[in-house]
Amino acid sequence: MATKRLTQKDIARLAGVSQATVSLVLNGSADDTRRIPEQTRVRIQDVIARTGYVADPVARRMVKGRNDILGVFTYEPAFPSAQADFFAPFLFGIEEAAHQCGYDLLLMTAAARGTDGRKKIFDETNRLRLADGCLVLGRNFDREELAQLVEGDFPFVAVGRRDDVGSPVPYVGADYAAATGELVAQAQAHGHRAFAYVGPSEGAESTVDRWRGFSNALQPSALAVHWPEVDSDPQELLQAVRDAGATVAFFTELADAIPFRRLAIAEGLSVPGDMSVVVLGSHLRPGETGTAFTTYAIPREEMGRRATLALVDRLEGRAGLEQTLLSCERVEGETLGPPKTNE
Amino acid sequence: MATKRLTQKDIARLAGVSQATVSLVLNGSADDTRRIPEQTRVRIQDVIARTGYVADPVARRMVKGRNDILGVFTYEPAFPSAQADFFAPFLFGIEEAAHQCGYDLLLMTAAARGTDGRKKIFDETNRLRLADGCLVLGRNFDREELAQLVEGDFPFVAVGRRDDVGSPVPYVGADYAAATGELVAQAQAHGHRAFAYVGPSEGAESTVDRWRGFSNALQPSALAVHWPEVDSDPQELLQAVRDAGATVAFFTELADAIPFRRLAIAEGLSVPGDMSVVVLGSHLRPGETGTAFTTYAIPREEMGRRATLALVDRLEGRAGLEQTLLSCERVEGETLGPPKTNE
DNA sequence: TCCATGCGCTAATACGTATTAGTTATGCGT
DNA sequence: ACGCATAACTAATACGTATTAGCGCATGGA
Repeated sequence: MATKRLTQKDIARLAGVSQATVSLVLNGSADDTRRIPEQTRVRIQDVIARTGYVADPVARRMVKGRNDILGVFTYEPAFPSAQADFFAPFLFGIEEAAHQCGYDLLLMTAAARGTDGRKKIFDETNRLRLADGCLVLGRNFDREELAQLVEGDFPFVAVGRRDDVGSPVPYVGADYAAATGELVAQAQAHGHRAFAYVGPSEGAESTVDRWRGFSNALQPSALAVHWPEVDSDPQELLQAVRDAGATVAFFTELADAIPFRRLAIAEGLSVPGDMSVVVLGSHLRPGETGTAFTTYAIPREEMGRRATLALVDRLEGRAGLEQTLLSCERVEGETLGPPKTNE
Repeated sequence: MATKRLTQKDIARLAGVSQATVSLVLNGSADDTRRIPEQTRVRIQDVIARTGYVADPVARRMVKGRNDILGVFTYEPAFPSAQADFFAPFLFGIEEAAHQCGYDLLLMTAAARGTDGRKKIFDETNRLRLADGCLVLGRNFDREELAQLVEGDFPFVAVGRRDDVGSPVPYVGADYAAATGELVAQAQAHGHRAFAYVGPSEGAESTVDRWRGFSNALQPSALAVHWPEVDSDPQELLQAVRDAGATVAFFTELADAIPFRRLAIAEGLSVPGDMSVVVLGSHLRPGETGTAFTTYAIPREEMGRRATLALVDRLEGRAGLEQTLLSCERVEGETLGPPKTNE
């Protein structure tokens, strides 16, 4: 029977006590509880068991100010299949850690969009504060919103490095710069002297970090060509790279590397002999592309896990603002090797 | 500066009005709002904008009784990688539909465990009612808990068919029985006359449905062997199937079919010539196993999507209890064919 | 006999918002 | 000058729980 929802008042009436007593039986301190005689306690527990009453978590949260829920905020919808391979690993890690710590997850991917069409955290329908704290996820996090978040009293941790916005932003990220630098060093060790970089050098932090790692590891003269556009015509791109005399191409996007390699081979080049291809962090499952690209693995699950733990530490007063970079494991692959010497 | 959280009272004080007025400006009906002069409204809006105030969703929910959040309850943790391929598609569908309808998702996989070690919905830390309604997910849903849920006034929809528990359970499931029946028919059309069934016939609804579809489509005499154990020794299993003279084996678990086929081939049998193998619904990505098994695809995303829409319909008073079975698309594969005639 | 003590409970309040039923001031008509 | 309508608000309350202060009663000691 879909009757009205039970409240403590109902339980109290049925047990012949006051609402306060019911509440005390449910969550009084040891002191309080001991002051309620066995008999009364049992009577109340009986009614509760019989009726299947459970306390309303909303009311509870109003009073206690917390409810063991972690919000997960993303700009881009996290799940739609196109994004799934990218986001899912973060969520796996987050869920695992949250579960471990006894928290539930509130997924907020549906916030309203502002007049500029961007999703906003601080809008009137914001449900963020239902949670005790939140994790923020997504590549293109709005700077202003982030600043507002930092400014406010709402605890959060970003998954992925974020630049300071006035104050430092707590995060657990991946060390793209170091990982990229290592790949550059490896290519240099193989004897490469002319590099191509395909992908932007500005924008999101992750983009900047890759570029920084790349250019810091390289003597400037070794950069044969920087092709900032993404998803451009492979033909045109390959032409430019060959014209520049580059023997290795670094890609920020796997989606660009795949047709590039295919076309190179179609044009009679050997990979990696004539043209090495390096991808800067992939999110496709190995084997799914048919090619084992040389790259590094972004520890997405671990990032999620660690960010969650950092947030919980903050919530439970065990730690302050944390900024951590996890290292990326190199994936050897088969697309980076010594250049053929045609001299 | 982590100051105290702003409330409407603060805004009211700053704007020189009462809390009620602030609330009216924020969400008064058109009537109410028109009665507040432009000047006052602007003054209040200014303060709100300046301070970045947002209403506390918890308090809001207390009053309004809803907050556009859908709970997703699973017994098994949904994300840990082992389960990921199974659960993720449901969540993709759910998230997509929820997003579309303007709902956020509360993932509850962390509920406490009862004394029997099982997770419970109705325990004292239950956060279910934070949401407006919920979706329940998972193979081994506790009958008693489900009954309690049906009995209560909390709206929910199950993903996957559920038996009645006193009253009917609203669900959106997949029609395993029909899909299984079709595969049996196809095998029969190929000329198979002796069938093996590897997997249980009792337990969760999905298990029962498969078995029902199987045995309904088959004349009883054609069942050469029913091997109810899962994950048993392939050697022993293959022996039993061959001894029984079966020419086709139906598996409820892909994990059983893989070593079975491998062993059969190792022993010189051709698949499907000497031994056909059919899998009853798979959750691995095609190609990942290296073999294209004949099976059917469980429309997991669609199930999630439809269940979510059904729940939202219920919440918004557009529909009542719904019980829907979606059909599963056949995956031809290469492991079912006509048996070699050795006569 | 009277006060102190402890027991077993309850009244009252806070949490932050939405909403309804007013209340005060102002203008208008007569 | 008086009532009456209307504009522009506000006071009060409800939502369901946790928590604190405290009340009435019985008992014990002086």
